[in-house]
Amino acid sequence: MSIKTSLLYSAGAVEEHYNAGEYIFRESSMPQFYYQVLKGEVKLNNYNHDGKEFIQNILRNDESFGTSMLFIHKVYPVNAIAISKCTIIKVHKESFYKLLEQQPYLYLEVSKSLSERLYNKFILMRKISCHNASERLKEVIQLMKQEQDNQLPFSFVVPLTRQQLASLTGLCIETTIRTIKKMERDKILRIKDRKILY
DNA sequence: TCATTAAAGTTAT
DNA sequence: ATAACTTTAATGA
Repeated sequence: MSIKTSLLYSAGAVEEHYNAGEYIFRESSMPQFYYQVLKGEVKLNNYNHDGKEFIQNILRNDESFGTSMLFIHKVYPVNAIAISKCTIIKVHKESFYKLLEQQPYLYLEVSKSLSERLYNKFILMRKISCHNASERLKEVIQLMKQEQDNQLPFSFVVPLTRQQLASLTGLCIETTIRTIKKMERDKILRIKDRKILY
């Protein structure tokens, strides 16, 4: 889901530019804005005590983020960090509320999008908590593929590095690499120029 | 089965 | 050039 940028601008949205690695918001801070990605990629993540990263989600082209925390008075449970050089658009919470009041159909859109995210999270959790490496990776890749129109086998070029795949599944990178290779041998996916096709 | 460590090769900035 | 990412191999829980 994405909200038309013209609507967001009319609600007082501002554009911001970030370089790779820069924080857009931090874990434990108070949500104040509705965010949407205009260009580039953003990740939502956590770091555990020994610095290992766990990626919760990766957002790109027109996807919103941080929205699920916007309607409750709680601090962010994740960081939002730019993966690449990116442009985001943000609207202050109060203006966003007003926009939803003026455009009630947007409420439905936002609800749908939140439901979708929640649904995918459940599916992912089910696999990640009780399946082997291959299953975990397959699920993450499959969920991403579902967002594209072409569902033919091997038509989806996974837009993630091995490292990101590892951080999304909670596996170490070496296991991720070995498992991806095994999955290629098992004809679950293909590898072309290091890119994963599913 | 998977994590960790180390070492070396490859790609991106 | 330097950092970030990828790969392989050995070892151990």
